[in-house]
Amino acid sequence: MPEGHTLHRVAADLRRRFAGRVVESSSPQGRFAQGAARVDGRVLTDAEAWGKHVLVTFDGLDDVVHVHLGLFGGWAFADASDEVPPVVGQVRWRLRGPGGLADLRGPTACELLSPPQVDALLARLGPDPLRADADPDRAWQRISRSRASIATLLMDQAVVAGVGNVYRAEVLFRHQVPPDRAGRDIGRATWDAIWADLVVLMREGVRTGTIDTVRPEHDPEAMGRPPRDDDHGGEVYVYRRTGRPCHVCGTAVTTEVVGGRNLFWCPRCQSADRLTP
DNA sequence: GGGCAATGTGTAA
DNA sequence: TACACCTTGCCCA
Repeated sequence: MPEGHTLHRVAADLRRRFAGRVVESSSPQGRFAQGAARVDGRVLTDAEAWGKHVLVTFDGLDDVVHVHLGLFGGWAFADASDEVPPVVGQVRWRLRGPGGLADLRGPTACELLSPPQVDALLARLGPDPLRADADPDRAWQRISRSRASIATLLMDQAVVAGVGNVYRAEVLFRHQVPPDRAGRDIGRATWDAIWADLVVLMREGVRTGTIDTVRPEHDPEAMGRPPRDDDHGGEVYVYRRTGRPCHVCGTAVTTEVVGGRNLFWCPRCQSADRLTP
């Protein structure tokens, strides 16, 4: 269940459990057998997230393990005191150490990268709202010149790294931006507000592990509507709420497949005449 | 037990 | 635009 906040949590968990310690590394499933063997018995030195990518480094090895979860991948952690879980299903990579255990399942990418390959990977990522060194102006340079819709641009990892389908829908709702508005028609002030909001929302996501975007004054429970009518773990305005009433105006939330992904928005709160570029 | 959707990305046409 | 890939869980019979 990966948007950027999930991967920053994963990186932090890997650091907390394994950094500075020797790890046992294996690939129960076998598809990462060679890579797992290369790092087995080494000291794990760091784990860091860049957008939706996680990079894990080891002492005495220039190559880096690169993990990308894709749509279905996931990490499962267990404490050292817990019983070692049997290898169930398809565990691509298992790490064990004094800090516990980590199982990786279903990733799109789990591979060793050379330093130039890592450079190339990072070079094609836009700024990540969760990184202190991120420069939102880099994203603005792309957005302000693009005829593509802001909904498409927010999902483009070369424009902004770490935003996924939930944050994109929610942040556009929070700023009353019609999803089909072209990037170049967004306006600097609106972009600055969207970026600042992404920083706040995604940091909160790292802290809690869920995506909660509804402001207290729109809390559906407080407004007499059933809470938590979604299954992704947090309270949201529009994501996967097709046909249900908007928490602000009551209009039915709309959905449409755009670029192969489901896009959700409120046709009233995010109608074109509500936003001046 | 089958069918399907899912917070993603890359390639080819 | 289509599809290929990775895996799980939930819904339905």
